[in-house]
Amino acid sequence: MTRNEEMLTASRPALLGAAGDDAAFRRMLHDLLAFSARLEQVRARFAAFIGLTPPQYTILITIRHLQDGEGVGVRQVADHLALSPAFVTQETGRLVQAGVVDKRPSAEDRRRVILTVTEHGAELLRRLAPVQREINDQLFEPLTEQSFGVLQALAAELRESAEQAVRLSDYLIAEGAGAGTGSGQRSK
Amino acid sequence: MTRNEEMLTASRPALLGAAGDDAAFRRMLHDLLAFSARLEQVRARFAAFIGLTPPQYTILITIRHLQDGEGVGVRQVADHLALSPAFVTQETGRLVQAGVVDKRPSAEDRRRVILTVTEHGAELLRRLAPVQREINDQLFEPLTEQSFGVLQALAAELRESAEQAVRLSDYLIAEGAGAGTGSGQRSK
DNA sequence: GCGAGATAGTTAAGTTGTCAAGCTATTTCC
DNA sequence: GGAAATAGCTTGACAACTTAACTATCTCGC
Repeated sequence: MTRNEEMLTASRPALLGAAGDDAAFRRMLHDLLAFSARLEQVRARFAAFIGLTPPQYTILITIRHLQDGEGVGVRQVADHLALSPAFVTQETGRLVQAGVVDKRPSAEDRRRVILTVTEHGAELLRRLAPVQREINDQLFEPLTEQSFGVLQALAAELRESAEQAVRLSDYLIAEGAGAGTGSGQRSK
Repeated sequence: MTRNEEMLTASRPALLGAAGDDAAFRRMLHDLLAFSARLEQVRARFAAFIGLTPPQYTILITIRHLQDGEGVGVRQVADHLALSPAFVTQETGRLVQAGVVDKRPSAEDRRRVILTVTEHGAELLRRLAPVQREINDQLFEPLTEQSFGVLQALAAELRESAEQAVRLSDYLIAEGAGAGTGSGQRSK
């Protein structure tokens, strides 16, 4: 196996195998990809259960997650989910229509809007809980107390490093730079 | 804190906190959600770099991942990514057009089709590697050799348990069962 | 204290991702 | 040898999501 260093998709030693290869790393990426696709499927089922579309459900639980005490704004929700503010506006509109979210202008900053989950929204999520419990148990069935601890801490860290990574990729892969079929590259 | 057991979204002890609460578990779910949204953003940048759309890129690397020795079929790719075969057919068609994937009928089973990455496709991915390396290092910056080991093994297991979980959710959330807005809603 | 930018959100119009349904060709297996 | 299962393809139709252009408010440097 003439392993070519130039082809590695990661270089940190912690991510490479004994032979300096990235096979395990790649496999992990594909596993994570498949896993998150399944998570999304499950979320779609949850959404259906309470009569929402998948993005609506995702936005609803995000609002609840971020609303601590005071409410949360459109932009914060959009950032957290990596969605455009326009889309979040549109979908929260529907959530308000459905009576599961309340939207009111902020008192201090009148450009802003405060999103909170209504009692009705909370009630729907409460009804979902029993089903969720059963499915989540299955979803994370391989986790032990130990590995849950690791994963739980890691998830928080990875969220942040991934945010950085997106910024880095925007910098490295600027509009037009690329290895496209033939044409030369230009930086912005 | 009158923690109500009925509202928990997980019940396995390994997933609950000292107080029997699911706060950490929920936080983890939101972190994973945000993380995978960022992963998707990064994939979109990778795709752009080699002149493909995000789903095309994802399908391309999945074909490469699964093609070991012999090629891989449409259905296997669809299953791995939780996409419909119809969509995979359509997008692989475009990948063939773009010259990055080869599609030929299987010799043994003439219903089937064998997908492989062409030399040109491999070359594009090779050109992407240096960028990928830098971004992946940032993406997984918090990982140590230890935690990489844990995560790597976990990802493989979670992929399977999640597959089970999707089946379970299909069973539990059958067409029409639900906590919709009051009325028992009939779907078409 | 005042105009130039930045920031929050909305609206409308468009693009892209994705699927369901219906079809053909093959294989399986009773 | 035929019914049922399986692999893939085609077409239409939506749902998900974005970009661009706009309004309203806020923040500062000067």
